[in-house]
Amino acid sequence: MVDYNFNKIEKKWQKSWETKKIFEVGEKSKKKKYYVLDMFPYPSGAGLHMGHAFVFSLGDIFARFKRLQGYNVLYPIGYDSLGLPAENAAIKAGTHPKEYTEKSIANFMKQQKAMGWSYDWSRMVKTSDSEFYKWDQWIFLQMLKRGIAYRKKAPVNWCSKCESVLANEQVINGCCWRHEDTNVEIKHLEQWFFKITNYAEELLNGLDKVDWPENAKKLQRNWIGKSFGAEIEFSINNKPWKIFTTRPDTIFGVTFMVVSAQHPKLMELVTDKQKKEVEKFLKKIKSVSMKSMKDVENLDKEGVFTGSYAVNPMNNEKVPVYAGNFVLADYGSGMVMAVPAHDQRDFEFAKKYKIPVKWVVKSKVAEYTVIEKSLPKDKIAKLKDYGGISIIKEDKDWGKFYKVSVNLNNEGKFIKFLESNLLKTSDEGGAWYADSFTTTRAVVFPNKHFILNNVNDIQDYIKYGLKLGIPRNQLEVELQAFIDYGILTNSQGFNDLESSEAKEHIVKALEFKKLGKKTIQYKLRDWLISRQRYWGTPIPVVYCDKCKENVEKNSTELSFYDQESFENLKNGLKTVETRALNPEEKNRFFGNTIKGKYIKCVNKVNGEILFFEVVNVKIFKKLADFYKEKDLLNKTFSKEINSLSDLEDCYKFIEDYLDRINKNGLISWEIKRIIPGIVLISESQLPVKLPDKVKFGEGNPLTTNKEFVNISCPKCGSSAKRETDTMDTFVNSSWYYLRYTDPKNSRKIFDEKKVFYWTPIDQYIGGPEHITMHLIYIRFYAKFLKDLGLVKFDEPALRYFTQGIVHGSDGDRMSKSKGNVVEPLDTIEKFGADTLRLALVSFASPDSNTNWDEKTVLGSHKFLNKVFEHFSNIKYLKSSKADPRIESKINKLVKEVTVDIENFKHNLAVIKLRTFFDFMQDKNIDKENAKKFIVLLSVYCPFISEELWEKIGGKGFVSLADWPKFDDKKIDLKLEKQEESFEKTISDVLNILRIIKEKNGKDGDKVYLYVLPNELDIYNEENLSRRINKKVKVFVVNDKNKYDPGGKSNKAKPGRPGVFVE
RNA sequence: GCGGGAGUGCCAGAGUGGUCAAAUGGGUCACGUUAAGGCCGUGAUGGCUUAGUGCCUGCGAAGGUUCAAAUCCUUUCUCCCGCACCA
Repeated sequence: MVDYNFNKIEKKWQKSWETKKIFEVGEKSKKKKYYVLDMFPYPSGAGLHMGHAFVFSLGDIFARFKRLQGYNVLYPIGYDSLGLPAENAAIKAGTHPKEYTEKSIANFMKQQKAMGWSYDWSRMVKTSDSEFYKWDQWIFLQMLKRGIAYRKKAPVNWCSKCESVLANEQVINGCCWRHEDTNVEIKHLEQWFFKITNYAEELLNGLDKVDWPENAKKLQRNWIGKSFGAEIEFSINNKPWKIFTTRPDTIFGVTFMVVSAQHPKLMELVTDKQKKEVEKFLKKIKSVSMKSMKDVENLDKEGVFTGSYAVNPMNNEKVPVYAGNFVLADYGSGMVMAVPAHDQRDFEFAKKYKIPVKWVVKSKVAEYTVIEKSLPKDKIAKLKDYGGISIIKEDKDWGKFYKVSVNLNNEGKFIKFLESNLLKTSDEGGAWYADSFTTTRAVVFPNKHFILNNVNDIQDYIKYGLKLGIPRNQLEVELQAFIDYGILTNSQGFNDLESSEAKEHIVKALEFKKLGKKTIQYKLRDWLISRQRYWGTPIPVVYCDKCKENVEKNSTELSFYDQESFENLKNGLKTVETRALNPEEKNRFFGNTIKGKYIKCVNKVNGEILFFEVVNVKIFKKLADFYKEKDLLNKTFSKEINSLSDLEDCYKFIEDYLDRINKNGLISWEIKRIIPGIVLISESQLPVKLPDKVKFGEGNPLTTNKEFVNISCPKCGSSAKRETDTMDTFVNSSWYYLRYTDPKNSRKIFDEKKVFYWTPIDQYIGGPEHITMHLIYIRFYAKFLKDLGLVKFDEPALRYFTQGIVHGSDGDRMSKSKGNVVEPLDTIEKFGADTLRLALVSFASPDSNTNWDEKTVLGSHKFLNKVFEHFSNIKYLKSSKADPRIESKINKLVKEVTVDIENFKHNLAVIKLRTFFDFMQDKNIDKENAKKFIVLLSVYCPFISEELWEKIGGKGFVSLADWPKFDDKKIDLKLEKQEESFEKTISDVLNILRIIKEKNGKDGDKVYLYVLPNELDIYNEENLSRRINKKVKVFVVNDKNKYDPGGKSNKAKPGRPGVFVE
């Protein structure tokens, strides 16, 4: 027996690949590029876990596959080495995060190499490397200049003992993770945000262009959460207040308003009389928000009357305004119109505070619950004449409870039917309960006639039901809001319209009154990137009080009454304003500001203030000069004004304006959004490095480091303080794939040519947990960088594959506390990396969750043992030409395996490889075809394949060989069929032998086969004898000299020979 | 509550209209090999039946569409995952 020394083999090839650098790639290849990317790991001290082993193996298999197919494959790796866990682990271990991280990375690399993953190691990046995060800072500055990065107040978790902000996962049961007795407070602090919502629509549309799993796309769409609705103005104390609703069709049902308790302008609504009440309420809420998340989830809808009334723009009704804890301050406008009849939350609120409920949408069907006992038996069947019927439940006293959905047209008839057929068991007569106002649901009681129209009726209903002995849980008494679409009622001129139609009409009516408009809302929020932590990318800005003073003193104030222009400025859509040099036109936007001065833009509508710095002011005598300078001459523009260039182009269409320019020339401002007092570190000063010497345990280690914090302002030179927040680590992973294309560039973020050549990612592989976070961010970054002109693609990852999770053998997530963790390294030591790789893809389809199974590992190992042994003793056929069966099989194998790998169906591909190997073992094949098998195997088990490749005399490395081609013509289905017949015959014979033995207690000795003349070549005596392990003699049926004492030759059918055993 | 996904033989897990009693691996059993065990090899593994056959039951449950359903539709139950008061 030959010893499969996987240990020696794997070390040998690992070294060989590394010294020959066979996986390093460049841009100067004639091959087509292909970019395969694994999500880079966070290097934890624990080393690789099974999930890593799995997902990276999937990536490696795909990269190897594409490489063999002849692509120039970029398959890089790096480390997402900044982050909270490293900091925490380091604190725990008493080391510096840097040291901890470096150690972890070294450990990772060793293990990754042992797994045989074919990375181009020359392109490795680490996000903790200042040469990497330098470019994070650079992008940040670009975002800041364009208004994509901004600051605003946001609630954070604050531990007073740590004097630090905590991440959500550091809050345990409402307390600090390190101070279990300290309640975490919610503080509102100034935080940095990225304006990802600017790209909401693009992010949504881009999903149509990518080849991702449908569920991943759905998840993202849901996350972005686009909804159409209306913005409606309610007048409160003669001031307009906008609200957003998706149900304008229910506007006639508004009976109160609720403003978020966190609304910044809440107090404006509170009357003096109610002030105390409201303040009391706010205090109460605050204490609740400090409890655990679970309590918040089960929070009751609570509120307090503000004392103000709002006027409904449709019917001019006055409704009270409440402050409530269930309204989100940062979604929509922080205030809702409450329609208790048609919204469950509003309904509960109304019930609690006894606010009237007004029903304005009728269901299209009425639902009745009919109790079997209440109707004569023969009438029950009749129920279905009135609509759909189904059984809800069965009760031993009351019989079945039927749900009857009655079409509204039929309702009258149905009620008559009920009335005339109810059992009359008492003087009160038969009974039925018609519906509540909401669900039009009814229960038919045996003895009483019941119609419920309001909340009070319910009490009677329950009492009666209980009196009858119906268990309380079977009394469907809880009134609920009717939230479905239906037919409008109680809605003045809009009655009898269908909800969706009514929506349109009502919005139009509001638009006509200028009190509302159709709008779009997104659930997506801006991305909070501030982390009050050490081990992250420092945010490259400085706070300078002097500069702040300077800006405020030297700025020209401009007032905006036009919301849209203001929003455009705010969103950074417009960075240049031009205007003709016309003295009549005063201060249209920027006025007579000059370079180095500042503009303070005040939104008179909502009081918001923005600051801009004038970067450049130029005067052009002719419009043509301006175009030339801006390089706009040969551009074509859309007429929609979305950007600066559109705006400039737009002026061409205004003849009058053009005329004025021709007379007077044109002035152009280049402006930059600034936040007073915030000074950018200049690009040449990057990176802002993390200081090495820091103290942990006393708040943010950066804040306590005086050398880091204190700095002279880069702009004015006076003493200033650095920003001590660091960036969320998702920032690093949002563009790392671009850096791989040019990882060592110190001049630029990356070389355009290199990026254009390699990107976008052709195949991205990662876990399902990243769909809503990382994969949104990476797409957002791509879109921003495209706007900068740094990349050319819309979507960073064309194809995405989500792998499943490898669970422990007990089906639970692998975790130390459960003791079901299997370390990849242990398995490699015991069985080799090839075995582990093979086993990982054999468990199940890679996109479903799988359970670790030691048996599968053993099975895989057995297989590789067999393969190794077989190739050690193999005798090759000279050529396959003599046997078309081999040709047929190998071509079919190549064809199917290629498709399977392309679709990540590795479990199926492996089965096919194994089946083919069984065939190979049974029947020697020629060298060329054996080579093909090795190439196919090499994507899964590269080490053993290299060894076998060398043995068989293959050229170079199997890792760089050619993926075999297949020829459809050589796949011979007839041969396959014949083989099936052969197998079936063997099975038949064995079956007969078994039965004989069971019956007679002795074995048959000799087997005679009677085959049809044209099938003789299928049945080779030698092969048959070997498989059956008995002497087999084959006769043709019409052979006159055949030995056939049983007359079995008569039984021969096509594909199924006669059999005789003696 | 909303959204997504899944339920297949002893187990894991393929299969998404006929070629399906259902791939493959594991387990179990039998036989071979062996002094024996292991390894290895061969076969069996829903029920009944039979010298290689035939029939029945069957892919969570109940209905339905179809000449034909594990596969399509409806209802329902169970489990897993994600999001959580999104107006």
